[in-house]
Formats: sequence, C-alpha cells, structure tokens
Amino acid sequence: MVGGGGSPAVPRSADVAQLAGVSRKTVSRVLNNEPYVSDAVRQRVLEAAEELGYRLNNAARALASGRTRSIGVVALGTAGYGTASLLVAIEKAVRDSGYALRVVSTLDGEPDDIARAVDSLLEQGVDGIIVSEPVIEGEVSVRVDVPVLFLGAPSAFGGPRAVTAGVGADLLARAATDHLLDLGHQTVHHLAGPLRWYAARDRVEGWRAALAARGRHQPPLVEGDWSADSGYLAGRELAADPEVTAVFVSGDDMAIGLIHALTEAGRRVPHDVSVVGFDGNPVFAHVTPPLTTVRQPFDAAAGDGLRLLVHAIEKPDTQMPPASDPPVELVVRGSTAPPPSSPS
Amino acid sequence: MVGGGGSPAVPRSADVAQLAGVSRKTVSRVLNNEPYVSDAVRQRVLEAAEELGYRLNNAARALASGRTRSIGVVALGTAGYGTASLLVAIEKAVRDSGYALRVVSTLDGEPDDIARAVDSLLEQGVDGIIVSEPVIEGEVSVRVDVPVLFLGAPSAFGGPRAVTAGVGADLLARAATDHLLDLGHQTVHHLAGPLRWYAARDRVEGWRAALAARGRHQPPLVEGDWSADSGYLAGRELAADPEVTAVFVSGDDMAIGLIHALTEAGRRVPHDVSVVGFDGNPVFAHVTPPLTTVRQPFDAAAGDGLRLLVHAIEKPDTQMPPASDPPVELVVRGSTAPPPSSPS
DNA sequence: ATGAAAGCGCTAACAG
DNA sequence: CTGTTAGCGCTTTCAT
Repeated sequence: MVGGGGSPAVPRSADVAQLAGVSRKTVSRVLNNEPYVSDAVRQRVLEAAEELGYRLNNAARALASGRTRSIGVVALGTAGYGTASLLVAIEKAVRDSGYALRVVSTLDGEPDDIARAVDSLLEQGVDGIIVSEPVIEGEVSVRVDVPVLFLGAPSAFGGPRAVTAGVGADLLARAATDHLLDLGHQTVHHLAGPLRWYAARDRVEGWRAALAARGRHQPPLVEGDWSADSGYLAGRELAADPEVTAVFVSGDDMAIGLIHALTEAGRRVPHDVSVVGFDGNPVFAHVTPPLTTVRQPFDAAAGDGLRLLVHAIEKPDTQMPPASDPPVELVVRGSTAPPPSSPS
Repeated sequence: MVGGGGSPAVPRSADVAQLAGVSRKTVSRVLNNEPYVSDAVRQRVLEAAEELGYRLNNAARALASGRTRSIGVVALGTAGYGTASLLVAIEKAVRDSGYALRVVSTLDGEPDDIARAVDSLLEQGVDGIIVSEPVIEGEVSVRVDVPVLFLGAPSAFGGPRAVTAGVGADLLARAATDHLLDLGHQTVHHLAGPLRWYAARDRVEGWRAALAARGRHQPPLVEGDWSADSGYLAGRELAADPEVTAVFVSGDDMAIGLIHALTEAGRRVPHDVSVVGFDGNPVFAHVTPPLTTVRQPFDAAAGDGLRLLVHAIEKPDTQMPPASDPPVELVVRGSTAPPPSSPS
C-alpha cells in the first residue's frame, strides 16, 4: 500500500508536530502555554495547528493529566429570575476562569438529590463543584475528592475542601428592613421563602437583626414557596391584620402576589401597606405600584465564589484570598412609603 | 516490600475486576449494560463496585470509545424567563436521555459568538450540540463533526447532520392574534422582539398570517429588545395613535412595559387597548391587569428536539422520528377585551 | 458467556 | 530550549 492516503481524518497532535517539524511534546507545550519554547517554534506550531484545523482532544488530555479543566454546578431545576440569574452569572465566571461548565440540576435541592447530582458530576469528571442554593436539611453524603463551593449556604460536606460564598443575603435583608423602619413603620412583617432553604433563612436572619437592633417587636413570619401564587395566599392573611403596615418579602414574585392580595382586600400599596421585594427583577419597575426591592449581586457572588473555588483547585495548600463584601443595592421605587397614620 | 499497602487510592476497574474475580472486560460489560453476562456475575461485579466505591472514569471511557455521552448547549447569556425556562427544560431532557450537559453561553447569540461557543464545546468533546435560540444573521462557520440541533430556528450550518425543532412560535403567535381578532378588533398591532432573532421573526410570521387570513390591514410593526423598558418606550409611541386598540407583544416583559406606558398615557387596558403577551410567566397573573398571554411549550420543544438529536447521534442513517406539533395554550386573563366602540 | 492484548491521544517525567 | 519514553483507565477487537 502506498502512503496512508484516504479521507482527511481528524488531525492529532502528532500531525501538527510533523507539519511543524517538532516533537509532540513541543506541540503540547505550545498548546498549554508552557514556558521554554522559542517564539519561532511556538509560531510555527500555531500555524500548523491552524492549517490542519486541529482541535485538542480533551478526553485524552484529562486522562493523561488527571485534570478535566471543568467545573460542575448543581443547580435548581426551576426557572425563577433569581436562580436563572445566578446560573448565568456562574457560567460567565466559570468561563472567565478558563474552565468549562457541566450542569446537573436537581428538582428540589434536597440532600439526596444533591448527592446524586454530585455523584454524576464526579463521574463525568470535574475539578471542582459548585452547589448553588441548596436547602437546609441533612448532610450530603458522598465521597468527594474535589473542592466544593457552596453558594449561598454553609458547607454541608464538612470536608476540608469545602468553601463558601454568598450573596450576603442577610445584609440585603437587613437593608430592606431598615428602609421600612426608616420610613417610620413601627415594625416590619416578613414573608419568607421555604425555610428549608438557606437562602430563605439568611434573609430571615437579616430581618430579625434589623428589628432587634432597634428593639422592635418581631411579628410571626409567614412562609411562602417563592411563587407569586404563594405570595397572594399569604397576602390574604396579612391583609386581614390591621397591624400590618410594612412587609419585607423574600422574593419579587411573591411580593407581586402579596400586593395583589392586599390591593384586592382594599389595602392600598404603598398608602396603607409598604412592600419591599427581593431580587431586583427589572420588569417590576413597570407594574403598579413599581416594586421597591433589593438587588441581588449575582455577578459579585458568583465571581467571588469562583475565585475561592479555583484557588482551592489550583493552590490547595495556600491561604484563601479574602472574600469581599457583596454590594448592597436597595432599589427604591413606588411600593414603599411612610405608614398611614404617622403620629407627627 | 510486602503487599502494596498504602492509602486507599481511587479504585479502578481492575480493582473491581479482581474483587469480583472476573476480567476487566467483564466489568466493563456490566457497567455498560451489555448482554452476554450471566446474572450471577453481573451481580457480583455490581457488589464489588459498590463495596469499593468505584466510580467510572469518563475521560478514559471517552478516549477509548470516542463517545463522551454528553451534549453541549449554546445558550444565551441572559436571564429572562423564556430563555431560562428553555435551558431548564433542555437540562431535564438531556439528563433523561442519559447524556450529560455542558453549557457555554454567548452574550448575544451572534454567529461569531456561536462559532466560538461551538468550537469550545467541540474541544471539550460532545456527541451533539444544541444551539438555543440563535439570531438570524449570517452563517456559522465552524467545522462540526457531530449532529447539531437548532432549537427555534432553521439550521444555520447547512450540514447534513443538522436538525431543527421549534416551539411552533408562529402557531402560538397566530393564536394570540386570532384571539384579539375574535374579540372584534379591526386589526392588531405587533411589538416584536429584535428582528435579528429567529424567535422574533417566527412570531411576526404568525401575526402576519393571522391578519392575512382575514384580509386585515397590517400595521407597521414596532421592535423592542425583549426588555420591559423597551416595551415601555414602544408603548409611548403606540399610545399616541388612536387607531391602536389591540397589541400582540412578543414577550411578557415587554408587554408589561407597554401596558405601563399605555396606562400612563391615559389609555386603559383592556378597556381602550387590549394586550397579549408571550411566554406564560405565571407571575403576571398577579399584576393589574392580569396579563393575557400564550404559554410557550418549553418542555415539549426541548423534549422533541432532543429526541431528534439523540436519534441523529445514535442511529445516523435511519429515518428521523416525526416531530409532534407543540401544544398551543392561550392563557386568557384580564388584559384583553372587545374594542372600545364595538359597532353593535 | 468470558478473557487477553492492543491502543485511544494526550501529558509527565526525565534526558539531553 | 527540545525530544524520548511510558502510561493515564477504559473499550475495543479477536480469541476461546
């Protein structure tokens, strides 16, 4: 048989090496941006790769190096503005760090689901894992040998390779509550998310702290499920209580439902009752009344968290970089006002 | 030295084979659910794997088999309800098909961005690619050797391995427009999304078709950018035109902005002007007026598309399964009514 | 129904 | 600065 003539098979690094007149290892060095390669050779290799339309085979690379250069994220299988924004922010942060992203979502964020998801991620091969907004119950029991970042929750793994970052939800919740208090309200009610969620609990903490700091009465809290419908249901109850003049709601959608119920019951917002949401979905600037809310710093949280995670992956034995305080951004629109009968 | 004593390293398939008293190949057969393994052996292997906490190494598997068992998706780097819902639906469909998901997002869905994203997916190694809601301009120029599914758009690759599935946006748009026409409106205006998007164009088509079918006048269309703010801007223009009595809007958020502007200009919705949105975000059942909209069948679209893609991956040379017509679901709420001066 | 040998495409460790 | 050798952990032939 003459030569190896045939259809142009997918090029390998050996083909590039041959075309450039160097060894395979040198090709590898160039492609990995390693030092100790003369610029001339580097150039030549790059051109050869380009000419052949060469594409590195990541599976082979991963097998040989033991690193996949990818990060897995366990996300929630729901499409709310908050979770979606977080996922988008994570994707960007991961890509900016030079890693690829693998996603598994869980229906509900329960420990069992999370364990399954983490397991599947580990099997696929990831250098690090992000668990986004898990719920609170129980410990996750899987053997993990890579660093895990818990976004918006304390670590549930206990392992030494777990890191945490958050959106500073407690601070944000506190700012929201303070805003209402500053307006003159005697106290502030709270419509929380499902308390099995860390995210919901954090916000409860912030709300409590704001009230406690001024020695105010802490009304019993009401619990929703993040949906506007659940906000509406909660609103019907709250509307019946004349004591209620201000409500801090743990999510924009729930806040919209709540306002609906309040309005329907004849309690005007913000004239009779003030409402603050949580998330910062820009569409609610256009409803009546425009929703006052607090913007979640998704990008900052994802970016910070990822810095920590990448650090844990790449320099396991050195000091963690300090976490920066996430920015607190209160968006005051039209759903908040002083209480109806301000004693002046 | 006695034995190989040391720390319990990560178990490999050879360890499982040894513990089960079989060959590595048999372990492989069991793990891949291949036939020709006696139930007894199968059982023994499974137990051994369990006992050792064995986890398959996907990089090695991919390298040896040439298949990664993963699908890559090129998503939009925006967090709207629509795109986020689609991504969630895709994730579920992919997982249900037994594949893993790798995500790359593009800021804007431009062909260049898409090309870059596809390239990075190919480098990571994927068996198939989903391009979610791309924009319309230009062809994507990358050499792809795996099937590509265009979700909500005709193929931009031209290759024989490209498949398409959609949400049937034209049908949905037509249903929305028909609803308005049925109510008695002489014609229906349309606030479209950015026309560079296939999704926006499809809906324009549906709107046009509905109008044409009844021989109605086609007003000039207005273009937004999916945001509520852009809907608001468009609404200020439309409000000035007394001819406008019904508007079909290409997205719920824009519809909310539009209603805001209309209301502000003294044109009541739905009394003076009827508005239909697009997406089906449930939160807008709780605003005033509750938004009439058409629900996008994200799950059906993702499921159908994935069936096609998986078919193209696994049985390249056989007939494609037929695409089912996506369900049309009009959600009539309070933002639509008969025109103000119905000649009775 | 099971096993032995070979090799996927790359990087690691060591030479030079 | 560059090349050589070995081997990552699995699946693929092909035997048996």
